[in-house]
Amino acid sequence: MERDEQQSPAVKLPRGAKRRARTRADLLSAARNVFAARGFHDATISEITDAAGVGVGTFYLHFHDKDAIFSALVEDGMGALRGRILAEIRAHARPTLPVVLRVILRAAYEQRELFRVALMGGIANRRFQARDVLVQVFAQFLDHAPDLAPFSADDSLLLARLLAGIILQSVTWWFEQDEPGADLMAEHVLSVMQHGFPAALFDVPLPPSFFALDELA
Amino acid sequence: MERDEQQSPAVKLPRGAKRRARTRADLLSAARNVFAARGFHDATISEITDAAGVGVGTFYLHFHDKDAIFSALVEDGMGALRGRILAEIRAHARPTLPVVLRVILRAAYEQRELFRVALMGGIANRRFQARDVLVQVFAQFLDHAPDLAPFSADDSLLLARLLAGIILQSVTWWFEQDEPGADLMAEHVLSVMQHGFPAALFDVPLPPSFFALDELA
Amino acid sequence: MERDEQQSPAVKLPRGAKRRARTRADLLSAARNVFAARGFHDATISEITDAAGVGVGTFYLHFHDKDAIFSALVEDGMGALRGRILAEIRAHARPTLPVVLRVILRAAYEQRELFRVALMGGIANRRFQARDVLVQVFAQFLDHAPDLAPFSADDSLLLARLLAGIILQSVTWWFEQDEPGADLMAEHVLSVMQHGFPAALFDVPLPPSFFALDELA
Amino acid sequence: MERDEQQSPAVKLPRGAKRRARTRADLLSAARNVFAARGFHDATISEITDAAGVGVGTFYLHFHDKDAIFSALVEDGMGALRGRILAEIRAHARPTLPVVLRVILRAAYEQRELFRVALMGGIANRRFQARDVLVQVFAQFLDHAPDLAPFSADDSLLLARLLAGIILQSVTWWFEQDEPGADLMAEHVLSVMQHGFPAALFDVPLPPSFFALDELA
DNA sequence: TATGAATGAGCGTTCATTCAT
DNA sequence: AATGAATGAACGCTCATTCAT
Repeated sequence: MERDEQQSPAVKLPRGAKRRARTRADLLSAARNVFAARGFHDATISEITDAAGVGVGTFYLHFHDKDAIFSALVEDGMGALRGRILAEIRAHARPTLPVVLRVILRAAYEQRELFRVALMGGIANRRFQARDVLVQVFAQFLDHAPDLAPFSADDSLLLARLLAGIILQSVTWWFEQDEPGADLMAEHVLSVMQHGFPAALFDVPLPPSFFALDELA
Repeated sequence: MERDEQQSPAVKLPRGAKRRARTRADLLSAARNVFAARGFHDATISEITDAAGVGVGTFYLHFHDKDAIFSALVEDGMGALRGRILAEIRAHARPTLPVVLRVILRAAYEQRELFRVALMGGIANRRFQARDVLVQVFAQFLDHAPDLAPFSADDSLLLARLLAGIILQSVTWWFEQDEPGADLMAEHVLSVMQHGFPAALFDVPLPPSFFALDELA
Repeated sequence: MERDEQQSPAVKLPRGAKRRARTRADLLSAARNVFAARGFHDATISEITDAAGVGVGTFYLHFHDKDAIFSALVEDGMGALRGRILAEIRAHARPTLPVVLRVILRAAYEQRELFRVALMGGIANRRFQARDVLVQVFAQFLDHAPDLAPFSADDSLLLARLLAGIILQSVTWWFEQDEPGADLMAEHVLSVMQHGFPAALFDVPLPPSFFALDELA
Repeated sequence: MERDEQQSPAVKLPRGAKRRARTRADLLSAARNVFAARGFHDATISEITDAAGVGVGTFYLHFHDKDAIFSALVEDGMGALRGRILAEIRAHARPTLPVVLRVILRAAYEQRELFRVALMGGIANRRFQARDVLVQVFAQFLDHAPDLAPFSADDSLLLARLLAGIILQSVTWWFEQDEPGADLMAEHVLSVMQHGFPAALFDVPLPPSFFALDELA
């Protein structure tokens, strides 16, 4: 993209490549909407091509199959997000977990549609991709922390998963609601991550009404 | 549907009723295995009936459609689990969150296969059922806590979701590993819920090596 | 212990097996017509199922794919033919080549439609099946002949192919014409096989008119 | 624009005509390889254009459709072969059947790839083109033979087919093996055409082992 | 009640053909 | 003339569901 643009105004090899790229982008965009709305399995190729305003056959000119566009969508999208996140993190002198978390949540908030696709996605394994990216980030912090007390180093992967579980709920929360936004959410999340949930929570007993309620159902 | 006609103390349902119940149970059991192994969408009715040792047509004598057996599976399973959990909770004089959590995790550990089905299940919405049960329990505690500081009462649903996120990760952790078991897991979970994650985590900066690594990929 | 065939006139396990067998036969019969008329590649499954008066899905209950029904058709058909031929040959005290040839040609004449399917069939390799059966029969005779002069034993496979070539033309001849029938055809074929083609054929020069004709075209 | 510049005596076709002819030749050559390797139906236009190193659209500048290039291939190829054969025949003072056969087999041996295409070709009818050319040649000889004893003139077309059947097997033999070459093959073929197959063949009975073998299968 | 053969709408996918550049 | 992105009809095939037995 940033390589030699010839002096001549004509660009490099737009032999129809521009059209092709445009169609591919249309397909990806259409696929994002369709996958988000209907999930991987219930989405059909022709829903996607209809939404993109192209013929069915065109789909296969750009993607090998349904799996491929899903992967491209998630991978491209997550790749871009990752790039953006890394760039922002690099801007900080000391990128601590709170900083990183704020950046991640801001990015995730803006791309909640992408996360919806990734997390509702079809094949089970793929659904864990988003989680695993988070896990890797947390693992970095855990591995470099001088002391994990009261946990041992062996617990770091599990801790990373629990941390990811909190973020994942923040993101899925945004599937239904826009509030609180990224920054307030980050504050909440950081609060519980650092100090735990309100202490009162652990003292009150479950009210007998809970059982009463249940009896009815 | 299964109303008790308790004329006679023990069994009273004559004819093929016992046989019918047996077939239904076979189908549910077969469905659990098949759904766990292949997911909702990729599972076929005949896989289930084959595994159950009955004819395809028999399936429709017991369940209206594929969705119905999935729901029945999750609902029956979760219902039974819920019953067991409630019973255990009731045995406690003061069922506080730590107590409840231990009970829940113990039950979930034993029924991890059921959770796998519920959480990997096909139709997106259904995947949240398991989450929502947890959310409801946490909401109970949150609603009865005298003070949520530093959060407000308005945050209680969000907090419930974040708590559920942690539990959900414990359960999915067990999809791949059996260790730590339910009790140790409960201790870990309670620790982070009450006191937060290790403080050191929030001070260390992300090492530059993180970016270096990324550049390669 | 052999399964008990009840005294009762009812046959073994006609649980719907009769219906099934009937449908399969219908499909095979329909496929024979369709393949004969349109060739393997141009035949479609729904042409076959329409002709058989069943639904498309039914096809796949009986055959794994298009290849499978073609093979079944040719193999079943050829197998039956082979059985019939062997039975007839066995009836002879001394089944010499002339005898065998007559039997083969009679069978082929009656089943010319089957040969049309086999020989026009789609995948190239399969087209040679019919030829190879003939080759094997001829190879038997060649291998047991005391003397192949003026040929050597090494030539026996080639000779078998040349013999088969003659038979194959007899059979394809019948794709367009019914005359001469099997017996007269056998006489002709045996005549050229035993004594060669009319001697005069090898003396006359090609008339100049041949070239003249060609110039026009 | 400089039209017909016939400076050089040979070339007369100006502008892109040479280029055009070259592209057409490339397509034909590519098509021969592709058709030979994959058969008519399984060959795709883009395989051909890829192999020819031109764009798909270019194909339709030169041939009306897939059938057209197949026909052109077989017709051009066979036409060229025919020309070569005729030229060689004309060189003989008395081109008798043995002479003609040798010429034909030599040509066929060299062009076995073309025959593979023609004989494995897609649409059934076209597969008989090669055969029919042979039949026409033999018909010439048969029509000019003074005496067809023990056959009648009415049998001449059938005899031509039987003769063609032998040649066809020689050619298909070469699809798998290169030996014997054209000249030795011609000798063998002429031997059986003139004198028939080894006499011993018609006396030996089919050995009982033949049946035994069959029983196993 | 249980069966499993039959169904057919609907899917993913291919590829000969067109046409704007 | 040459290109190759785009097209869409048509195919093979699957599988949830029905129904005669």
